[in-house]
Amino acid sequence: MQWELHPQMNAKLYLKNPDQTETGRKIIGNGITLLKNLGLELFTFKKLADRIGVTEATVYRYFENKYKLLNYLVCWYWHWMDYQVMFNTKNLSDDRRKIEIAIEILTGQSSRENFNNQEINFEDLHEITIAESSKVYLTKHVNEDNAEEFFMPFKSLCNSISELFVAYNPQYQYPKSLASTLIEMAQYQDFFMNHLPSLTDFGSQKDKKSLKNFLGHLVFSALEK
Amino acid sequence: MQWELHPQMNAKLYLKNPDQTETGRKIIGNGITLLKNLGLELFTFKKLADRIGVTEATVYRYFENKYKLLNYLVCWYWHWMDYQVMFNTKNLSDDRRKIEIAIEILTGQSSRENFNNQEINFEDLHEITIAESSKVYLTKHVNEDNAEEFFMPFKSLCNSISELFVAYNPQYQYPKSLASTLIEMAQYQDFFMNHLPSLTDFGSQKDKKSLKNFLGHLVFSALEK
DNA sequence: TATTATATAATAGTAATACTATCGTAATTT
DNA sequence: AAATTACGATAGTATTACTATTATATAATA
Repeated sequence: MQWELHPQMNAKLYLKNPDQTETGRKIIGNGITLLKNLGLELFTFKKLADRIGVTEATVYRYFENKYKLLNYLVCWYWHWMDYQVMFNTKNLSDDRRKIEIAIEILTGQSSRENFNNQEINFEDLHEITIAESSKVYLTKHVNEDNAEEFFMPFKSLCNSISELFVAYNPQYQYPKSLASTLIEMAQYQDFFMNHLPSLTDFGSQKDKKSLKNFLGHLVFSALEK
Repeated sequence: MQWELHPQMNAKLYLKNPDQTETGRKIIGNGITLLKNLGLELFTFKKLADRIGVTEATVYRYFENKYKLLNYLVCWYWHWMDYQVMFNTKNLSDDRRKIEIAIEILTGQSSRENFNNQEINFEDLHEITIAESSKVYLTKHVNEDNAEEFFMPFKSLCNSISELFVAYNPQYQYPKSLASTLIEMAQYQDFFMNHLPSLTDFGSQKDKKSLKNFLGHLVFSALEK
């Protein structure tokens, strides 16, 4: 059985729902490919429009600017991650195992077969999130964007994970900071491993398992102290 | 006794050494103020040039583009941090205390009186680094920039800190990853605390001491396990 | 069926951004 | 004194990031 899961996206992220037209879905699908290949700085609506055979103005009907499009995609990703963590830890009794599963999901080692979507390539979306996601909040308008609830999916994931920490050790003082640290480091250490390996201890093998082990050690030693 | 410390900057970061002319020093000093106030996205060489009363082309004589200028400033910051850690931990016998001092420096709680410079405002530079520094490596040209050694000061600091970890516990497996985690989290948790407080456990007080305590707990529990 | 409304995208712009090439002047070297 | 170099100003261009208006296709209503 294959489900098409569509997260309920914050309507303020777009001008016109890209889910509901062919052009909109092309913007999402090709936007992911292009963003992954060019990076946010070189990515433009002109290039995207040319690629899908419409004019720039058409893309602007869907999204205010490329930052909003990126934010839309990043929200999709965090929604998906949150869902994955929830789904894969449900009905488990072992609190330690739940955290291990969350770490596997965050480092991109869990299966993704039960989740599929026409236009969204998850591998590419994962790469985009690693390299670009922090740019959605490292801005001068972070407070306004936060008021619009653009960071809800990220916060929600952070909260889900912090709840796993609290279940494992209710005495631990910093569950939220540890959760945001874990999420960010799953991304950054992956980036460092691949591009600035001397900032890590697993740059030579470029092995996601070492990354998982580092994060596991970090989290459990903090929780168990 | 007041020293004017000038780090040896990577000459490939600039076209013309801004240290050696009045205009160059104005570019650095006013660049810091403007970058802090506008953020990288809204910051332009035109605005900077207008502010210091020269033309855009003059600014372009010193730096290829605004990313190189940002990189120059960020390198300055990491150089300074590295120096601070080295200076303040020298000749101490207590390995634990050394790490605590490094954490205080990274979270911006150490005194800065012994280090002064005409055009460089360290408070502003600290803020710029928190909000903008990751943008210098989260690009498509990270590998080329790395080959030019643009990230040397950051790597050097990371290495200095990892050596403190190794001295404290030679058995610990991930000293470099723990060091890069500590450096990044000193920045990110500070940003979260101030702008997305629900991602942390010290958003309500906005207290740097809680941040220091969280990082201390994280680091020592990892090292002591 | 004809008319009206609505949705959609194309055309054709503009202002700002990110540069570059060339020129003139002042200082320095030969 | 002549030549070289350094420096910044002038005046551009291509691209980016949009916006206003117009045209067309589809759907709803009379």
